[in-house]
Amino acid sequence: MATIKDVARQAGVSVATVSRVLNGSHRVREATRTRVRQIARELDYSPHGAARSLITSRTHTIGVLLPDLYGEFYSEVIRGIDQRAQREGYHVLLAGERPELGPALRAMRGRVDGLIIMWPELDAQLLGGPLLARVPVILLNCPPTDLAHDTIGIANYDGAYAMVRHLASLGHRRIALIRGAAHNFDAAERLRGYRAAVRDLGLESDPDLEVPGDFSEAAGYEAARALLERAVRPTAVFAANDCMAIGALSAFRAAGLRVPDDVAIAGFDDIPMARYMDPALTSVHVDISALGERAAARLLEALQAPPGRELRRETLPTTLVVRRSCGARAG
Amino acid sequence: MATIKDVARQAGVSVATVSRVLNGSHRVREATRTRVRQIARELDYSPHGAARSLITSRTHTIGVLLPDLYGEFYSEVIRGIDQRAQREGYHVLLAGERPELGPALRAMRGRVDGLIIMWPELDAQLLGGPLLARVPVILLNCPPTDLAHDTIGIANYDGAYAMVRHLASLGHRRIALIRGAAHNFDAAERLRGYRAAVRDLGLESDPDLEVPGDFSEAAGYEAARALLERAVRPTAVFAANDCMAIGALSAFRAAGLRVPDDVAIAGFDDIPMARYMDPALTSVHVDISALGERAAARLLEALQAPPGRELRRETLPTTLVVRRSCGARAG
DNA sequence: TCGCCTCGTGTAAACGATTACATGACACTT
DNA sequence: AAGTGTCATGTAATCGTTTACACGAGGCGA
Repeated sequence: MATIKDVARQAGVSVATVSRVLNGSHRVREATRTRVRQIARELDYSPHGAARSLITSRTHTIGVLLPDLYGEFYSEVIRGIDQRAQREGYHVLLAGERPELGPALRAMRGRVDGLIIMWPELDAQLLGGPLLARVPVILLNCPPTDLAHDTIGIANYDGAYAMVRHLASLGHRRIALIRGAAHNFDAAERLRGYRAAVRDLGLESDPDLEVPGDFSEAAGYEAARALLERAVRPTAVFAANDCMAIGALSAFRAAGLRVPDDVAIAGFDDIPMARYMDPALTSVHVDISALGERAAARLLEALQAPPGRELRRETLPTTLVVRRSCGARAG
Repeated sequence: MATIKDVARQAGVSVATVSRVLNGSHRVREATRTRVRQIARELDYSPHGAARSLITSRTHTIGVLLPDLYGEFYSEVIRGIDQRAQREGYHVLLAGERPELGPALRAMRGRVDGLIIMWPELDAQLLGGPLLARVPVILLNCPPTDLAHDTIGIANYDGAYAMVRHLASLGHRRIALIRGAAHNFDAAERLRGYRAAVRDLGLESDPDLEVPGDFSEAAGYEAARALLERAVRPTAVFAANDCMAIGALSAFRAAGLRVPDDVAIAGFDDIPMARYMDPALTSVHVDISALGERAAARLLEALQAPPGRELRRETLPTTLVVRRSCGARAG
């Protein structure tokens, strides 16, 4: 592999000049410039990334830390991030499936200019230590609590509220919620939105209507079975994500109930699969790849900006997508 | 950020000793070792990746080049790769959505120890140049032609053959194929398998039964509409991937046909969505994340091994998954 | 003609690690 | 007591860049 020295030797100049030509950082005589460029091309020279980032302390890489890579949600986030990063000449270093945040962060040290972290089960103190890493960090879907980082999230509260209002508008008074994972921030917000809507609209409020879940299809199935055993069944079920809605749908169908005639179902996230379900699933649409794009954009911005920026919290809007599973005429 | 020098100074030893302690590369007195470890922990020291890889010329990173990051297929591949890479302490540098292979490869130079490339529309000559990069390369789903690289693919031919045989066993004689993208290797292989089965089983052979497609849902829809206009309609339609099968399904349903009663449908890939379709989609199952895992495993192996290894071609088996869309009793 | 500025280029010091080689202390053999 | 080997550690070169500083050449005003 050709190095800058090889180019310099061939071109009969010093390495400094080669560097200046290739970076355009300084005036160089036209003749020299073209000669260096020519040689560089001939030798198929490209600068050694590690050497460069050692001296400039810029890696041109952004790290992405996800709890998991399974499912359409994460893959869309990554797609959004990569798209934006590429446009600005940045690379994406990926870490998913890591059991712990600390080691994962440590491993990325010195390899990335900034981090996008999505760690839904986030304890604030987890970030205390790694904070020392002096790189900008963007938090995705994390509680905007005492943290000293920019955050981007989605309008969980609003989305859930809107969905409950929609179901209520269809005449439902007894609406169940299949909750998301226990310590998950998104789940908590969706729950909050559900409760607020139930209260504001004067719907039936009953602890029995809130059944636990963990965002998995199996949990949705179980939750639906639990609801079936209630003395008084809900007329509509709102699952905190689409996976659980799908699980619930299977359970209801297995029990001989018709959806939406006997029970209405709605989900959250509007994953691509939602519209292909039978019946097609009413859901709260989230533009997931936009989430990734925004995160990347903000991070890259932070990388340019002077270090002392003010904190920003951003929330991406959600939209209601009405399909057949909730029984509205529209779907 | 603490460097090795800081640790050395605090511990009252030379940087060499610190390095030796942290890498375990050499005997060090017990007392010194614990002291260094202690200081390193206190300072929250972690070695600078770029500096390290400059001298060792190992980045502990594998590059993944994909044509696209959209859809469940690619995300599963990545998941498989990352899973394996992580187990061996490697990172994954991602590049998708790149319009061209050359620049993408160039950008990764010196940043990765090896590459996993999936470039379905692969022209052999594209790899000619970048080959100069002296890193091991594993090709995913690429034609095993004159290339000087290891390849891993899936049993496209066998899978397609098996699917046609299955449809034939259900009594279908007139089976249409919605073809994959024009210059795609997988698509070509699936076509080959289809044709071979049609020939071997003495099914109706008609150029009109092979309609073009490009793996997109829209193409599936269009292809199905085209088939509907044929004088003699096929009784079964085999789409070269699930997306197109889904598109075809919509088209048939829109035309008032019942699936599988009026026409049977089958796909390829068995993406997660397939089982949730209505009717659930018969497909050829491919363990996609395993494909990624194998690729990573092979690459890591190659990184250890002496450079002069023999070439290996590997093909992952596929399995038939029978569901309702093809009308078999099983589903 | 002298001083000074500008321009193009070279020299060499970083960056933060690894590692071959050197060194000094000590123990053991003869 | 001299020679030899082992062990723990330090010294310094090295990886491939970037960049501050130095320097010589030429132009120009005084």
